[in-house]
Amino acid sequence: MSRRIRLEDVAAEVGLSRASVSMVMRGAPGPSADTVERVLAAADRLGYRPDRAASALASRRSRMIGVVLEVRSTFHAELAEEMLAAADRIGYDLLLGPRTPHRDEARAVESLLDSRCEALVLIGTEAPVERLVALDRQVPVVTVGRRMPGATLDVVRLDDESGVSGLVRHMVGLGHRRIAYVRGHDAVIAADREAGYRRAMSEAGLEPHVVAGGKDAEDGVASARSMLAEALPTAVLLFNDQAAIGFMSELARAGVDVPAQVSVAGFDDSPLARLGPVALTTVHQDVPGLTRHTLELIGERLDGGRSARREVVITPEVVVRASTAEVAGI
Amino acid sequence: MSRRIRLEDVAAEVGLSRASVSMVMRGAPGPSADTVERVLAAADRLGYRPDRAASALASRRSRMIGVVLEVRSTFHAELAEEMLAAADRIGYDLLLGPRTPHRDEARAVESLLDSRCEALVLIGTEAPVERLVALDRQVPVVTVGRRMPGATLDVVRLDDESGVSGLVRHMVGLGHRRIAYVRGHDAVIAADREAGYRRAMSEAGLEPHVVAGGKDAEDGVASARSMLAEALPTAVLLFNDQAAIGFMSELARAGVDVPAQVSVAGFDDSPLARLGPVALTTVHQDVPGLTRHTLELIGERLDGGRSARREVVITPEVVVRASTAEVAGI
DNA sequence: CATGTCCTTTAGAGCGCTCTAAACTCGCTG
DNA sequence: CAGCGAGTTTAGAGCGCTCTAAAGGACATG
Repeated sequence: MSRRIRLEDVAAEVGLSRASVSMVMRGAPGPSADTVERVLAAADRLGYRPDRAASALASRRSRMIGVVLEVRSTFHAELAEEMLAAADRIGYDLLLGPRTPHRDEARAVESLLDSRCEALVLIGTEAPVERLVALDRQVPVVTVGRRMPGATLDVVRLDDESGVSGLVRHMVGLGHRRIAYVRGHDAVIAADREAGYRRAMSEAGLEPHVVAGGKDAEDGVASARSMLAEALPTAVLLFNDQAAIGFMSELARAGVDVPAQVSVAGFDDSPLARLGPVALTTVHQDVPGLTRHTLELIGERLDGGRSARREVVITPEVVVRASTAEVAGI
Repeated sequence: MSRRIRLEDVAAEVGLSRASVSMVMRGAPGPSADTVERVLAAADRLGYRPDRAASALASRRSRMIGVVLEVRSTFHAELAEEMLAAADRIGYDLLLGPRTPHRDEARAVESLLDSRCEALVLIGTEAPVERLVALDRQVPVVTVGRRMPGATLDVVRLDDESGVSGLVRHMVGLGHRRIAYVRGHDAVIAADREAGYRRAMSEAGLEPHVVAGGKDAEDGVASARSMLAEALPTAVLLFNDQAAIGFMSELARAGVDVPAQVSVAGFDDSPLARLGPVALTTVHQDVPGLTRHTLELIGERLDGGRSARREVVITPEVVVRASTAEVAGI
């Protein structure tokens, strides 16, 4: 374990001051072409890597963006991967702040702030709006995926309502009339998706049928159990893919064929939904689009001087897979 | 955006020196009970949070452990979640270094080292052993999931060989005779798993049948295509769950029923395998066990003064789900 | 009352880097 | 040939914290 190479070591190697080497390493203007070349060569030779902590301390900038996510969610993971590349392009690094059952969102945020993140991206946040507004006063915050009613916050999200409406129209097009909606527990997203369902049902002249549910696979299983105990509709929309997958698995266990007997759809187009054996009809989340807009918003606030809050809404698309089919006996 | 609260602000608030406040915040011995109380109250009142960069710089310790993972993998994500809690228990914080198609392992490692991580956990690393040995000279490294032949490195892993042997015995117990193995591309893990297959087949007096494959779902799809073109065995083991899922989805598309016509098994017991519609028989990775041993090894090297390298091997268990059944026409 | 001991607190010198202001070099110009 | 300005380089003061050595206080002792 030899001592770590410092800026000073490189400076000594090329016979220049620390300041010059620092400028070269940062790509700051000033040093002559010859100096740049010699310094880079020496840095490379010695295996020098700038110390991020020291640099952050001295420059009062960490060039880091914190991302709070549920690392378990493949959809969040996909977003994070994409953001990693996008952040790199605008010269920032990403710091992941995982949210888990044992580490709530507040904790994740604190940890990211302790690390001096300059901006925060909250994927699928469940925190109360007031807290987010307060947080946004400390550091630019972009929330991804949830509408923030009444708050001036940067938001990038899908039009949840129109996404679910699209699914309903898809089901209606397949001849379904008895289409149920299993809602999530989230105050905002669940309400928006449900609204989309109700709107489309009413436009189709159909009677809405909404039941309580949740966002996890187990919630889907529970929904399936209670529906099996009563009457099964011919089509069921669930809050998201996770729940839909749980729902399908319980139907399978009960010997109900999807899509022959019941058509099922989710929301998110998570990688899970794309798996062959699952093949779930769902609403596609445009990951590259969400990513691009998110980092654009951050860039504008960090380097562009914007202070007014913006909301970007992406119109989603329905992805039809094998979990939906024409209603039986048409 | 008000200025961030510093140690000095807290010191001024309670009328003590920075040093005293620092000791209290770190829980270092010295300050009297009364001082501790007053300082903590003031810190809380002002909303003070220590600056990690400054602290790392001054103490020459970051108390951070870097974890390189494939964030897309639900199995890796599960491990990371578990490690987060375990690290917390021994007073460390975790820094995730995602490896993606656009950001290779070396890059992830560099970034973690730039952030002054004191130790590295490499989940499912694919780097050459020599590079890992060199890295281990800079900072304690624990590799999770892969045997490191001939290298003195800390390793925590499953006994891959016995895991696959177990699967073969399970298939044999179901009456299967024509059991194929689709191997992965990895030099070490793939070899170990294949060896387990060959050993168990030979013990059962059966003829081994190994075909090339890979670790992704697409690889599984490809394997299924080529097998469908030739003769289909009654049981197929694949390198991991991802590949097995791809394999199953292609069989489904071709109208081949799993498990009625072909039994399929994977490896990893990733959350995907547990999904109802997938219900894949596989080899269980003991996530809490892997985590516990990994952090134990790190603790020993960072705080326990151990220098000799250790290897922990966990004997895995076969998890039987709906993708395997008795061979048809027994 | 000087002295010693234990318990608390503090001064102050960094940690490795950034950044501003000032200094230096050199070729030109008047 | 003094003076100037553009192009380079550097001294040095931090950034917010830690940590060692030393100072300060309180109390008991001879």
